[in-house]
Amino acid sequence: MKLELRHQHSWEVTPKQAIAIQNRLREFVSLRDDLPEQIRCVAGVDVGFEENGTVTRAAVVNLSVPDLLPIDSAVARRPTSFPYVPGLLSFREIPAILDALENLGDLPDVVLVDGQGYAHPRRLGIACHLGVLTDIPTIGVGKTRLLGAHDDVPDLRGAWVPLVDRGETIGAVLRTRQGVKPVYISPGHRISLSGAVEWVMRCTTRYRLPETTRHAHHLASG
DNA sequence: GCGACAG
DNA sequence: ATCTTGTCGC
Repeated sequence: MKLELRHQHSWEVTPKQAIAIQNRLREFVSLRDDLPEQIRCVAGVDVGFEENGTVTRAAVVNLSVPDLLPIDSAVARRPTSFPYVPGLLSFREIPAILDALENLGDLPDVVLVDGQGYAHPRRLGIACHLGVLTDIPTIGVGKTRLLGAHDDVPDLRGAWVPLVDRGETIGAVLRTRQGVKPVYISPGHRISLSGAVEWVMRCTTRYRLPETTRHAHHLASG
């Protein structure tokens, strides 16, 4: 299916140009809850690498709501064209993710992305970037921290503490299950922090990571 | 100048 | 991310 982008920019850029693009796109991020009336499916996206890292492989999986059963999926491969640079992850992974989204039957109502959203030096982590380009509501789900400070999280499913940077709350450190390391949640686009936390909990059943992420990771890794 | 640093 | 076996614990 054809995917219409709200914004267009080159992906063949230098790190300095990438930062300029992030500073331009950050103005379009919306942190207000603005999800569809009826939410039919939630998607998970993840990226893996093949051939010594020279090939990028992105996977998207649509899960039904609220039962979380996989109803559709797509995979896309393309040559890796940008190195891993902390803070510039989207320039390495989004091109392949957009390819995968185009191979999907129906676009998801909300997407959970591997990595940070608003919890980013310029407030435009990969989840925000993908959301602004596609205008689809997105949520950032990181396994580790990129930025910000936080207190200890109570060891209880659903407990969370704010992630703070320069005096601003940029995300939440959420315990999705008791006895596991917490995950780093932050709004991507068209959703609030509390809304993001609710959706991540809604998508997490028996493991540390959301079912969306787990299915996508499975497809992105082989 | 010295660390920190999503995937 | 990826390279990789065993091992500790519920």
